[in-house]
Amino acid sequence: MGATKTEHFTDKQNEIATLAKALGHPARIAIMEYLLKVDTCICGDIVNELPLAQPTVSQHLKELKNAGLIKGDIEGNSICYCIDEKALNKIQAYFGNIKTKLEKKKINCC
Amino acid sequence: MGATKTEHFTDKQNEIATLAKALGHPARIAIMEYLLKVDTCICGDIVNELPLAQPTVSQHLKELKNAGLIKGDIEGNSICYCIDEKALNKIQAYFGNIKTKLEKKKINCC
DNA sequence: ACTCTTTATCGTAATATTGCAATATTAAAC
DNA sequence: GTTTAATATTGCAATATTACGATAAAGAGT
Repeated sequence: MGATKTEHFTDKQNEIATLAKALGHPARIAIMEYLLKVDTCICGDIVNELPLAQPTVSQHLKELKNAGLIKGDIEGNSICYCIDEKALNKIQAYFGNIKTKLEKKKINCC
Repeated sequence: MGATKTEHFTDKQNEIATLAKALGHPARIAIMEYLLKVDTCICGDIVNELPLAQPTVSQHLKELKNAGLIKGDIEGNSICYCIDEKALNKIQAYFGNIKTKLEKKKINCC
């Protein structure tokens, strides 16, 4: 026990959960926000932006990359990270859809 | 070590991360989708809808409730759960905002 | 080749999450 | 009051996450 039983859920449910999980840490939210803030994608100073040690930041970046939320291109001896719009569009569409569904059902018992 | 360093991040970042984390499990996504699917809030059969034991489902419900994503009203000897629109609006607004920001910056280096 | 800079990986300790059996709680139904 | 049904809590084992020091890898500049 202890491991998530992903096989019992639909692919879509697992996909959204994976994306949400990747964003379920303030450091990773901060990384996303920083990537959004800087105008160019030529980054390389994400480590200095966060109150965490370099290996920790590197690990968070890896997780965001694994979830498909960011892309990283090697640019000389540094790496150019930027947000992958596709993944963000998925999340946005998912919650947008939920919101409209919620608005349609006007039953408010609680 | 091992514990998340929430104190180093902004309240907003922690808030979004908490909501995302709560949704970062397929069972909890499935619960949200089920609550969305049923027309009335009078639930009480969430356990039967999921491929998990009753204590496990109860725990997931508790986490969703702690995050503010669902509300639970005692209704006789069963409990009436439903989605808390406020929390969902927060997430939706957050990702909606990110999406529009992404669309504005047309620089695509990766 | 050597050094510097940047990023990744390894190893490991602390903590958190996941899942469930057993048990407790609570309120309706009898 | 006893039983029944629904949900919560406790306790525990398995696994995952978080964080970082130490170290490795790889390109840039000298």
